[in-house]
Amino acid sequence: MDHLSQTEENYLKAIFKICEQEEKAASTNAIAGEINTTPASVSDMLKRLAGKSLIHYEKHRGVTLSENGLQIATMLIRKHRLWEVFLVKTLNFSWDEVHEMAEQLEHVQSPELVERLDSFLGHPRFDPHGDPIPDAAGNFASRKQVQLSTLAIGEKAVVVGVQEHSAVFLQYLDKMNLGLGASVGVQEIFEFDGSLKVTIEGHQDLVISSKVSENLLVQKTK
Amino acid sequence: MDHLSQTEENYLKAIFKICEQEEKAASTNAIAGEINTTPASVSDMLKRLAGKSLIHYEKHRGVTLSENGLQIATMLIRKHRLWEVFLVKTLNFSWDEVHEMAEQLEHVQSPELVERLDSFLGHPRFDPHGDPIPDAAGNFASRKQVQLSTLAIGEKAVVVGVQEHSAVFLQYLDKMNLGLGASVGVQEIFEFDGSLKVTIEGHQDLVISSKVSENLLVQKTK
DNA sequence: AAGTATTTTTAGATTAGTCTAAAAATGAAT
DNA sequence: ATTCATTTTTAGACTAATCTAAAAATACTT
Repeated sequence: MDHLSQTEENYLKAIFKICEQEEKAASTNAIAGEINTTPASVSDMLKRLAGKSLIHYEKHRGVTLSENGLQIATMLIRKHRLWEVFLVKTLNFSWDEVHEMAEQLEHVQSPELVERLDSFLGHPRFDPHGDPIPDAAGNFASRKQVQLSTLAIGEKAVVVGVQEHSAVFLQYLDKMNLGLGASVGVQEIFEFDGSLKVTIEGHQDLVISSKVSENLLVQKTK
Repeated sequence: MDHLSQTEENYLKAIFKICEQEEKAASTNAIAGEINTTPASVSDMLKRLAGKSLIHYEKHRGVTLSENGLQIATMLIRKHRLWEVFLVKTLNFSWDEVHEMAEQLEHVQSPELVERLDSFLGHPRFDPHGDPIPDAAGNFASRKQVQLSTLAIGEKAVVVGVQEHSAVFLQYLDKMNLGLGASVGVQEIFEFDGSLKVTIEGHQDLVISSKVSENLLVQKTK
């Protein structure tokens, strides 16, 4: 088995992402949406990937990754997230600039390169967005994190991740001092629209929309 | 003009390399040899590249890079060589291991990434094989270097580059203490086969074949 | 200058990946 | 269970890049 094309790799990543979020088989439509292509193209590709035993595929039933496919997808995520750490920590990019570059770097084929990079970076366990970096064996670190929106009044927590990765959202968080590591407390919840008034350690209190609080992942403190 | 495919980029690099070596237009055959494809495929591609004004092409006449094509090829070389420095200096690979990886990394599209990498590395002017790294404007540093084989008996010099980049050659040089920076002196020249007896500062004297001395670039000292 | 050898180009096919439009399968709703 | 809407698959066509084999152009040799 020689190595996959970038296109094939992107399909595996998309399938991984969908299965992870939805906790079930990925539909043709969902994959098309994720990859920005047509369902017809996806159907075609699914046949090819099934032919290489990278996915489990029965017509009209959606697909899941095979053990092999899962392994490859996991390594792509490992590479992507390690490169993101490199770009932010070593080259001083900000967290909202690195996605596109990592998207390309993740396709560089060299297992040795990944391991050297990992060790140069000090074996980081989370990327600049707080997403866990699978280790060389493919294991993801896990954390007891929840959406900020699930906290009750008076609870305190530390921002450890985001669910939405768009540059605009990340820039908004920077501006509001809500980046990774920010210590926040819920002061008030407005029933009307689900917005929250939060305290931010070292900064001014702030009202954030439910859309923001649902996309912020935190770890409760105390 | 959106950006080029990796294939197109590889053709531009090949044409650059041939024109540089031969000092004239690159022939279809030479390009096919460099890229490991058939002359027919090259002919096809030349039409496409000419269509994008990346090369000057008249049938049966060979090709040269247009200003545009030259700019792109130069930036590819810049990226390739910077990544090689990164791999050797930062990730501690040896000079015979980095070519393949750099070959992939050079296709990552992000001008900002190149500049950040360059500055992280301290604006190196030569790569791990002694090849000059073009600056952001595309200018190559130049040096008065000659093949070791051109020295007369008694002359001394420092190894600054190689003309052959194969892993076996580079490993041979490592083993013989003839890596970049080695101080050598020509002690004896054997007419019979053109081999040389050289002194190497800090190491034992050594006889090297003409093939080796022709592929070693040195800068005369004193 | 003619004829042979070499190089280059064309012609025609192939593969990966994509698309649109149409057909088939599935799911939902009465 | 039949209809309607949605999802998925097929059919057929297109582009980029490649190949082999044949044709055309150039270069070499005497």
